Order: sequence, then C-alpha cells, then structure tokens
Amino acid sequence: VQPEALKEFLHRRHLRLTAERLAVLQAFVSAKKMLTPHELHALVADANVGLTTVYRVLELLTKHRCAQPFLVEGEVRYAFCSEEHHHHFICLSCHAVAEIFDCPEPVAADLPQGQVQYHALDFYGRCSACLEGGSPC
Amino acid sequence: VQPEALKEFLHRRHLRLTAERLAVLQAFVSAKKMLTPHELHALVADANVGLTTVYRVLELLTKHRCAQPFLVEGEVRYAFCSEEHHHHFICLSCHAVAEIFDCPEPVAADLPQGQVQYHALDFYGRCSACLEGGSPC
DNA sequence: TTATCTGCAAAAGGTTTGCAACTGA
DNA sequence: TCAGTTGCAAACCTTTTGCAGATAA
Repeated sequence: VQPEALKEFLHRRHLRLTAERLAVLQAFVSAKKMLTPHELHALVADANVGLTTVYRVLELLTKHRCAQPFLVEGEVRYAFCSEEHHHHFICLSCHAVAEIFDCPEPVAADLPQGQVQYHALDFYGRCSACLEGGSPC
Repeated sequence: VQPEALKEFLHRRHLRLTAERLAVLQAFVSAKKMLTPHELHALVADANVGLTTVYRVLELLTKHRCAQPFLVEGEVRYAFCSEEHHHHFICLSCHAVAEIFDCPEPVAADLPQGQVQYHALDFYGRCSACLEGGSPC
C-alpha cells in the first residue's frame, strides 16, 4: 500500500490520514511477515507511536479486511491482506507471509455444500531464506 | 473418546486418570463444538472442576494433538481433534465443528512446493440446525 | 509411599477504555 | 472550528504460576 492508496482508503471511509497511521501501515506492509502488536509497536517506536494506536490501527485494518489475526503457537499475529480472495504460505521460523492467489477451490466430498460461506487455506513450512541461511530473515 | 480409550491414552504417557480429567474430556467431546476455556469450565462446574484444571487439560490435549485452538472472532476456542489428518467445518453461529476426513489435497501453482510442511483448511458457514431453527443448537 | 494432580490466590500478560490534549480537514 | 485521533494511565480479562493439601498408582 502506497501513501496515495492509503489516503484514498481512509478518505473513502471518512477517516483521517495521520502520521501515526502512515507509520504503522508502512512498517506493517514492508515487514512482509506476521507480527504481534508488540513487534509492530517496536518497529514504529522511533516514530513515537503508542501501543494503543498500534492496536487501534490493527483493529481498523481488520475490520476493513486489510489485516487478519492468526493464532500461531499461542501468539496472536497479524498478517496484512490484499482485498482479493487469497491464501497464505507462512514460515514457521520467521513468520514471513506470502499470499497465494491461485485458489485450488477445495471441495471435500463429505462437506455440507450449501452451507459453506467461505474457507481458509493456509500452508505452513519454512521459507527459502530460512531453509538456506541458518539464521533466518 | 470413551473412558477406556482415555485410560489407555493417559497410561501410555504415564499420566494419571483423575475424575477431573474424565469430566473435562467427556464434556469437551460430547459438546461437539468449539469451546472457550470459560465455556468448558461452565460445563464441568457441577463436577467441581477448577478453571485452572480446565486450562491444564486443554494444554495437555493440545500438546498431544487431541485439541486445537482457533481464533474465532477474537476469541480463543478449542476444538477436539481426531489423530488422523482432517479439516473442519465450523458453524459461525453456534461454533459446532464437524471433522472432514476427505482431504482435497490442495495444490496451488504459485506455492513453494518443497517447503510446505502441512496445511490447514477450514470451511466456515452455518450448520443445518442453525439454518433451520432460528435459535441454534 | 510418593510423584502427580488439584484448587485457590496471586501474578503476569495482553488488550481495551476513559479522558484530556492535540490535530487534520 | 470541531469531529476524529492520540498517548497515558487505569481498568479489564485471560492465562499462568506458586504452593499446600489431596490422591492415583
């Protein structure tokens, strides 16, 4: 998400573009990995953004489906998400996230077909960086 | 899980069969839905089982892959899980869980194939009971 | 008998809320 | 100007831990 896109995103919803939101969003997007609120706060600490604001931005993004919380090994981690339907590849070692736009449209025979509203499909493993270098990302 | 199976399960791991564990497990299995620790505690309250014990049983089951925590609408909910590979159908209204053993073996083209260790596939919607009756489950 | 398990109370974390000051539009 | 936003501190809730008493094996 570029500054312009963010401005447009916020303006469409009658929300204000603030330095804090910009800082949080840029840190979040450029991290390209799942972050805990605490980790995200650490990334914007030098911009003097409070932890409360980090929580509020995450809530805002989640509500607008631009972020999604996951439970990874007991911790709540947020991933930045595109608006299109997609899945994820998540690195268990460094929590890097890659979006998978090629949906295999999973169909299980013993599923109550008419009742499904949506599905979540996530792949877990190790990213190439973590497989190669011993110390990851 | 029947009492005998539980006894065998615990004995194999040098763990003790207690009335509390039996009560929690039976309530958990027979609920057939995702429960918060708090909800599970309420189900065994008349058996005088403490909340701490509920947490400890859930931790034990999770460690042995007999339970799995999910993040559903901001809440941590546990589902009882078979040992075989399976997926889930989760009712968004009453949190009923159905295990899906027919795995579609999802393959996405743009996925780093060699790196995937496992995948999670979950279907969300409304169970028949909730679709029919207005007041669900 | 004894290592394990339980409940209670306290501690520890993580997340949310109230509020006064600040600020983008 | 003024509704929306922020940071701080306090409140809240969930989960974990320490410990003394109870108990399965």
